[in-house]
Amino acid sequence: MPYRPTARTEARRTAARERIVRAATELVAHGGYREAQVVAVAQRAEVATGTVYRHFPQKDALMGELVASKFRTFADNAEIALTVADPWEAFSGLIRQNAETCARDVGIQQALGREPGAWAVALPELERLNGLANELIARGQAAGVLRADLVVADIPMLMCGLSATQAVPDYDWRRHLEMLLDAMRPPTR
Amino acid sequence: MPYRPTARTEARRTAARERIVRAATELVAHGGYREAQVVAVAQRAEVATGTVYRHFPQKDALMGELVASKFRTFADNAEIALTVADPWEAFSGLIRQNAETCARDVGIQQALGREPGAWAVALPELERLNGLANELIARGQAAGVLRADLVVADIPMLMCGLSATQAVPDYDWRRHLEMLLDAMRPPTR
Amino acid sequence: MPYRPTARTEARRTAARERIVRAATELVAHGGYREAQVVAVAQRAEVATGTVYRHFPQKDALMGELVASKFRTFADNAEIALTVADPWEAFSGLIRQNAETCARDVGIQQALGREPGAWAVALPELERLNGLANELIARGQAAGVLRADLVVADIPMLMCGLSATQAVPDYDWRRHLEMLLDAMRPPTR
Amino acid sequence: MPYRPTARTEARRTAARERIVRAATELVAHGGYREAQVVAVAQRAEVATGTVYRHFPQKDALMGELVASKFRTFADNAEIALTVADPWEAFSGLIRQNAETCARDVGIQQALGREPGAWAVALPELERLNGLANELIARGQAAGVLRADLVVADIPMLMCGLSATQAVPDYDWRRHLEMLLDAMRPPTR
DNA sequence: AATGAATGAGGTTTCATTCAT
DNA sequence: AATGAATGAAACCTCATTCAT
Repeated sequence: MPYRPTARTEARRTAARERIVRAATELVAHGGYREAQVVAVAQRAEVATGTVYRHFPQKDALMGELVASKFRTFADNAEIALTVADPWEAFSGLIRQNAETCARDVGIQQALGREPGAWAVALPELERLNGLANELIARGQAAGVLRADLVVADIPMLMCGLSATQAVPDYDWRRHLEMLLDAMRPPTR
Repeated sequence: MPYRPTARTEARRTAARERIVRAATELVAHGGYREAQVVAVAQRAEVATGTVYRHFPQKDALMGELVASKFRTFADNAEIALTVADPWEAFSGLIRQNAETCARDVGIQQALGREPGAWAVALPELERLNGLANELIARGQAAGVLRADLVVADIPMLMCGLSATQAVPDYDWRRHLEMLLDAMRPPTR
Repeated sequence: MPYRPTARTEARRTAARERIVRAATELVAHGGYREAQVVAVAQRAEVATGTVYRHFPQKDALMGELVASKFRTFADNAEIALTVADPWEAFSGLIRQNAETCARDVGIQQALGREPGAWAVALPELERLNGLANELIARGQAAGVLRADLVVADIPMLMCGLSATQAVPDYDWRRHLEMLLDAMRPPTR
Repeated sequence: MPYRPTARTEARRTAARERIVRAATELVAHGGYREAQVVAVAQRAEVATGTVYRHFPQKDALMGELVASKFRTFADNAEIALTVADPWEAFSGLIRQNAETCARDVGIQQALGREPGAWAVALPELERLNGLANELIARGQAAGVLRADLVVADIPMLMCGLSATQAVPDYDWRRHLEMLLDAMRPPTR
């Protein structure tokens, strides 16, 4: 008899996918790429390994999804930021918001830097994010609150240190963030 | 008659060790921790795997040596920087010098972030480096050319983006570096 | 619809495990610990190495299982022996029965003597066996057919020679066994 | 110029050989075949690995020498025992004397059971020992103090348990030895 | 002859991926 | 579709043996 996906079946499938992504996120955040073995992800998500592979054809696709999902969040935040009138408030508010995420997640950086596949998967999300960020940067530069030579690629590179933050005890990443924001303002000398 | 290792024998052993470290450095710089498999390192160094293990009891010890060696170079540069009279020139000159190294080496960051063993091996070198950097920072702060709240731990976190630089084509890391230096100056607003 | 392992699936898994244990037993019996390399065991069991590790997390766990399984057989025999009315028949019958196993198996002794891990895994089985053997010994001593100073630890030490038996051609291990039984009787001089 | 071994050179060579054998004996006694790696033996003997190989072409030859040396000691003891008038005193005295050695040496048994090469090397010594032991057995049987069916091969098999003795804490190997001696006397039932 | 660094085959173990059920 | 045991390539590491000095 032909297979007919019911609404209930579909819902379960979606839920499984979400559990898998959440499990992978948590494992990567805790122990990096190493700890996020497919079997470990499956166990934490309470599905079988085969099910992970049904949703993501290779491990890289899953890691890419992690990155993509982060990019999606950042982009969603960026869209909200674009509704803020003050250009500096809009830009710096977004950075502050996203910094919190970075500071909590040791591993995403690794996952990114590691598997070239991850970037490929997340490319569309990255482009959307970059488009929105460019818009915010342009506004800030027009208002004279951002360096004229700031480009969108600078942002991940500046913020990449925040991810390493957890390893250093008693390190105040909020102070570090203020330094980063200062770096993005127009230089005064 | 007892055997005495000749100068030449010693030299050969040292050469082997250096070839191993160089091979590992190159592989890590190119493809990160992943690509630096012990067999690959051995092949590139033109030694047998056993020889790698004779010089470094575990892979982590080799990775640690890579980090340590980088720290040593940084610290040596710092010592020279301490002889420069102008505090800002001394500090920024050192950062510029070391930035070059970081921009060329994708993998060292990874090796650092990855295996806890690597840090342990490189601890003495790190402490020496931190001591010297603290000295330079203190001078800069006394002269009012560095932020009062700058701490030594900020530096690797700021510079960590430079290592990711190679992945983005046409990215001008020297411009990025100037931003970083601006971030370390006293804020004017 | 949730997956339920069928009886057949389970049976296959059990069969794999049993083939692995059998293969290991045969290899150890033939050539000792040395010959029982994980790859060799896997090949003889017609499974992949990974399957061996799925059932036994380390090689020692497999070796431990071999020992445990032998202890289990001995203990099962001991339980039957406890139903025999005559104390000497009960005790000596058990010894004779187990001697046969020892005489055929060169390697188990080695596996035992070698890796401390093996003992640890087999401890519960050993304790059960010792308990039953103590009971048989107590009965025999009460009936005056066993030495008053015989302890359970004497038995493996006496029988350990039986395992070496195969190496000597034309050696009659059954005669040797009779000597051992004589050693356990009360001395008459 | 042709090489001329001086008396002094010869003496040093002999001393080195003895140190190697002693080192190997100690290591095997402590941790079995596993612990007696060639490098470890060399270190303990304070010679280079190459020197070990100059005296013993393969590791097996060294292990064989260990066994041979033990056999030599046993045979020397046997020769003295042959001068004792009372057949039982002669025989049992020898066994008691050699038991002490076995009880102290966990590993020699292993070395024997393990590498077939070891037996080959020690064969001449074994034959001498067996010849002497046969003589003692024959006397004992003639005097009626030893089982008529006792053969020389029984002895190592009976005594093999003594070597395992150290592993069991609080085990009284001297009591165990008395059991063994009882096993060799003529049975009374 | 002695030295000990170098060799490399071979062992154990891991983990992404497949596939029968 | 979901399950999870099975797969096997590939990683790390060990250690008997060789050989230039």
